[in-house]
Amino acid sequence: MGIRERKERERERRRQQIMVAAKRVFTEKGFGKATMEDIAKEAELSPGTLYLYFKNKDELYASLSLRILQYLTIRLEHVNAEPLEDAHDRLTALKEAMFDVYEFDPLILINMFHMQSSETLKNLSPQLLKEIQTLSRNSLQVMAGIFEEGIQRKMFVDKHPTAVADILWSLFSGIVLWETSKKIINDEKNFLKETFDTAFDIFSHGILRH
Amino acid sequence: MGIRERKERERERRRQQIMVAAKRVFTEKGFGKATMEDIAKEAELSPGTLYLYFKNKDELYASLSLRILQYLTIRLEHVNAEPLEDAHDRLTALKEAMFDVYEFDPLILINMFHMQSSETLKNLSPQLLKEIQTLSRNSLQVMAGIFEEGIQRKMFVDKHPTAVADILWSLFSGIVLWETSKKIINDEKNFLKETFDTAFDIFSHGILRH
Amino acid sequence: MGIRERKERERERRRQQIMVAAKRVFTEKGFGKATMEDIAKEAELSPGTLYLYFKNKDELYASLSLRILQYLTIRLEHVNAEPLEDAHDRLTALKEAMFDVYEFDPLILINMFHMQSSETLKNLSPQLLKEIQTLSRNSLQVMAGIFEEGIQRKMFVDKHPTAVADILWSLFSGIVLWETSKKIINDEKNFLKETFDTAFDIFSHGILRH
Amino acid sequence: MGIRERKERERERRRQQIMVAAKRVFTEKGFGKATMEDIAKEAELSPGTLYLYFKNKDELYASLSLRILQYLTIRLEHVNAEPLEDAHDRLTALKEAMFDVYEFDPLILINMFHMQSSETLKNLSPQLLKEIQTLSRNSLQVMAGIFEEGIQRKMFVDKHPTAVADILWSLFSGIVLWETSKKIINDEKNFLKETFDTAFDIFSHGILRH
DNA sequence: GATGAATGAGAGTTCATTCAT
DNA sequence: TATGAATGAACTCTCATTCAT
Repeated sequence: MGIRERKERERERRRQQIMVAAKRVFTEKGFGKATMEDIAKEAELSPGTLYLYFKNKDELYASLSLRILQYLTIRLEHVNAEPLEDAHDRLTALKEAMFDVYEFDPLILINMFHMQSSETLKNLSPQLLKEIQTLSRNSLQVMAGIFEEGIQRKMFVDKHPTAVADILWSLFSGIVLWETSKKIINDEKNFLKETFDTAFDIFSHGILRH
Repeated sequence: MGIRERKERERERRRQQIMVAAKRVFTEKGFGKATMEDIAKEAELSPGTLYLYFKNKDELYASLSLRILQYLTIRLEHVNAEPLEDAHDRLTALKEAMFDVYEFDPLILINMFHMQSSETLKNLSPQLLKEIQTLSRNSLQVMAGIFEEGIQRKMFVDKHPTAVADILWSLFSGIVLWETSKKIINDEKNFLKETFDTAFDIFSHGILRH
Repeated sequence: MGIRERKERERERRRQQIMVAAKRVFTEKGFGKATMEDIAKEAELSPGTLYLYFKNKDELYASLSLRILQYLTIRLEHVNAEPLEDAHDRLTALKEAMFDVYEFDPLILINMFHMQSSETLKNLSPQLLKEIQTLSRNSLQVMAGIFEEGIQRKMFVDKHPTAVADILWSLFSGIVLWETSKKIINDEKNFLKETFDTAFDIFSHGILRH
Repeated sequence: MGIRERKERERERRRQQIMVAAKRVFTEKGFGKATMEDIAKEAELSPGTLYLYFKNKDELYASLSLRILQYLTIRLEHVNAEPLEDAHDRLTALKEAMFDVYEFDPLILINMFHMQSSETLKNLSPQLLKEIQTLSRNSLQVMAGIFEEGIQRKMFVDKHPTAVADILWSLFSGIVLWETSKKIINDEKNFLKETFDTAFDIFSHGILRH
């Protein structure tokens, strides 16, 4: 391994270290209240160091989104790679992939939403934004592919596959968001796989032909 | 009408005026970047005045959530009040109610999510928090009631009604969130009733017995 | 006096108060080392208040230049207004005007130089920049006018009046700069009117026909 | 040449390399905005290396002044070395020397002014400060010598030679400063030898007896 | 000697909040 | 009740400087 390569790897490790810390702080304090100093402290680094790896606060947060999208993409590709006979099995695999993503970082969607403000967008490097866009389009296309296959096999009801993918993604996001909200506002018990299972049940039942 | 009562009404009018302005500013600038001065300007009031009606910024934003929950509650009660024979019709009425809520304030869920941070919660008066909790429980119970009815009539599949209500609400929230995100990040076309219709189609299809 | 007018006057007073403080701090600490907090403390205001009156640090400093140019303009107009028979007298009046400007704010030229950096220029409002440009052009034109008159009367040697004005201004600036430098570096005695007198003597001698 | 001496020469070469880079960066970015990293990059060295050759940033900049003073000193000695009959020719030679200095580094005076702040002075090693003081005194004395000679020969008007030297130096500095300012603020054409010629014309005319 | 990643103090600036009017 | 100028704590971000390699 060349010295250059090792350095690059070292650099990536640091980036991950910072992102892990950022995720933790963000989860605890919420978006607006988390400061760069909090994150630096959590990562056991100095504030200045954060800026060696991320252009600014917004870009650090956006990178969290990118990270989760990368994870999702990999998981989805696995789903697609397996030669499954049954479209129903595909749905189950899809559900599991999404649940994994949730466990990887429950706050993914909140993160992603933060990027909506056009003020925030201005602070992102075009390159990062592009990557996020590409990955999120990609993921949805993979999902849409699964639905298309099911429709062609006459196993799924005839809906526009892209729309169905959007809806599944929305359902997933919505559950995460809502369960998180409930947890804090109503101080109820945590997000349950159960809710997700039920939701998927209904969804599957809803798109399968009978 | 007593003088006290008139004053109270006047006070309420002002509160609404401020909330309308806040909603507008928030929609335009995004959550983190909207300042109290922006809101004051939009409401044609001075910053100081805002604090005569809202304890602080967090409470002002939380009040927006309360407002939308109140609207939702009223709409749901109307749905329930109508003596509908068919559970399927109920679902349709429910869909329409939720779409109205969306049109009343598309950013409701983002608003509501903002309250998740425990830091924010500390800034809210217990009374306001209580009201929000009560109203949101209420709404979900009304929804759950509709599903329970459907289940008892053997029209809906047998799922826990509360869970189903949660899921519908999540689906709704998720769509709003996701469509808004897409609009900004991918610069795609705006949220469409169509998406919502399709989602509801699938959902209905998913919970109806066949 | 209307309430609006009184407020405007009050506002101007505050601006002056801040500029006086800024001048003092700048003189003592030098440009780069003077902080906004220093200035705020000197003005017995809070840092935030400074930003109610000046957009940013660069603009505050640029305003100091504007102020001195305004003073110079007034003084030059007085010189021109007096019906002097003799071009030589005009020169003397000019000298005195410039010396007054020096006494009003010895650091004028350093201030003005600070604006050279294009980075700094970017931070200035176009309006302020325009005002500074206009005033400095104006002043030089008035000076040039004096020289032109002298040349037409065959009292001065035949040089381009604008160039001569530039040179006089340069001489003046240079002396201020150099004497200030000497004072600090060599710890010598302060700037002397004497130096200025001698310089002006030579200059006058140099442009007068013999 | 001993090994010690060779090392010393090597060290001096590096210092020059850094100073050349510093001059370039400073010219481009302006004083306040140029960073040590910029300079390191321009010199194709690492930031840390700069500190092996210069105690700190202020001292690096002060060294630039020292460098130009050294150049000026050499040039002036040449002027004095030539056995010129005519004091007027001496003046011309002087003018050329100063113009060379300007071409060597137009920003010299700005550099030199930077040292005025007492805060900056604190950061300089006494030795460096001493060298600068000595050299600048020296240069002025050489100039003064030229004037003294002219006065003794009854070619120049009878002014204090040191004061005349100061004034010439001020005139020179002022022109550089002012032409640079004009270029940036008014976006006018660049510093012209012409201005300098005219200025020197007037100056010469002013000190020559008629 | 040279590096350059890391530091951390401190800068400019913002903005929720207060309070004299 | 309404104001809005003033506050000042807290923020993000910069950069001269250090030090382990």
